[in-house]
Amino acid sequence: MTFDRELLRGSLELMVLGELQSGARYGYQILTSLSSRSCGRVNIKAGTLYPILHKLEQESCVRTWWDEQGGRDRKWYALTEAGEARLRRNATEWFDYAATVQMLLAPLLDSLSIARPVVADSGQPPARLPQVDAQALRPPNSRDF
Amino acid sequence: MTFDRELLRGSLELMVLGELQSGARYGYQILTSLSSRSCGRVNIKAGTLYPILHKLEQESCVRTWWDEQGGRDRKWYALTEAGEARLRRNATEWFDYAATVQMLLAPLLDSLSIARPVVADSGQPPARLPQVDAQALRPPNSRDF
DNA sequence: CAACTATATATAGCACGGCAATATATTCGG
DNA sequence: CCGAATATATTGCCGTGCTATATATAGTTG
Repeated sequence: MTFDRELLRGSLELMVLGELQSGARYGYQILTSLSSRSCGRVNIKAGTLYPILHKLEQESCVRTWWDEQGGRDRKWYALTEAGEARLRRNATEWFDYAATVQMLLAPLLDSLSIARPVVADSGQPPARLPQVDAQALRPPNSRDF
Repeated sequence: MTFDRELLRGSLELMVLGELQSGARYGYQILTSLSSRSCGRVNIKAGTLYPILHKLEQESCVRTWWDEQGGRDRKWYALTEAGEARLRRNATEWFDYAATVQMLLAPLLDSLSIARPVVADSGQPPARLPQVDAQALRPPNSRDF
C-alpha cells in the first residue's frame, strides 16, 4: 500500500493479460478480480481497462464474444496464442526490470532502514556486479530502458 | 534486458535518489554511475535526468553547489534530510509495488514457462491470499495505485 | 415506488513523465 | 584540427493512465 500510481505505468497490460491466463473473463470481472487478488491494492479504473482490452483485441492478443443475456450484456475476453506469447514476454521483461531495480537498491537496505523489503533476489543473474564498465560486458541483443 | 521503457516510469526519481545515497554526485556522474551499476541496463538520458534533479532541488530534497574549476563546471548534488526521507519512502513504495505485482504473477510461473524469474518472494507479507474480498480486510490508511 | 447503488461497457479530453532534439562550451585523443 | 566525450540546460513531442461523462439494467433501501 501507499505507493504512487506512476509505478504501475507500463505494467498494466501485463496485469490484464495475467488475469486472462487462468481463463476467459469479462471486462468488469477483470476489475474486481484484480482488486481482489491484489488485496485491494491494484484498482484499475474502467476508463483505463477498456482501452487496454480494445488495444489487445485489435492486436489479436485476445478473442472476444458477447454474452447477450438481455439487459446487462457482457463482453468476454480470452487469450489467443499471440496473447500468451505477449504475456510471457511481458512477464519476463518485468522480472528483468524488477531484478535490475532491486540490484540498484540493494545497498540501501543496509544503510537506510527500509520497512518491508519483501522482494528478495533469488541468487540468479543479473549478479550484483561491482562498478565495472558494464557497457562492454552486455550481450549484443539486449535492449535498454 | 529487453524491456519496455515505460516500466521505468515512476521509479526514475527513486533511481536518482538512490545514486546520491552513497555520497554527493554531479549530474553527468549520475548518468554514468547508473549505467555502470545497472550493467548498462538503465541508461537515463540527460534530457530526463536534469529536470528530475531540478525538481528535487526545488523541493529541497537535494542541496547543490557548483564546482567552478574553470571551463567544464560541475554542479554537485547531495541529499538533504528531506531527500533521505523521500528516498526511504520511495524505496518502501517500490518494494510494496514489486511484491504486489509479483504476487499477482506468481500463478504464471507454474503454468507458463517464464525464462528467468529472478525475483523471488521472501516469504514475508503480503501473503498469497485466496480470492477473498480484500477491500474490507485492508488497513484504513493504505493508499491505492 | 422512487432513489440510489452496483453492474456493465465505452469514449473524449486532460495531465504528467520521459525522451528526442537542440543549444552551448570545454577537454581530450587521434 | 577535428571529432568524440564531458558537462549542463531547455523546448516540444508522445504515450499512458485517469477524470469525466454517457448509456443502460439490476438490485436494494427508504
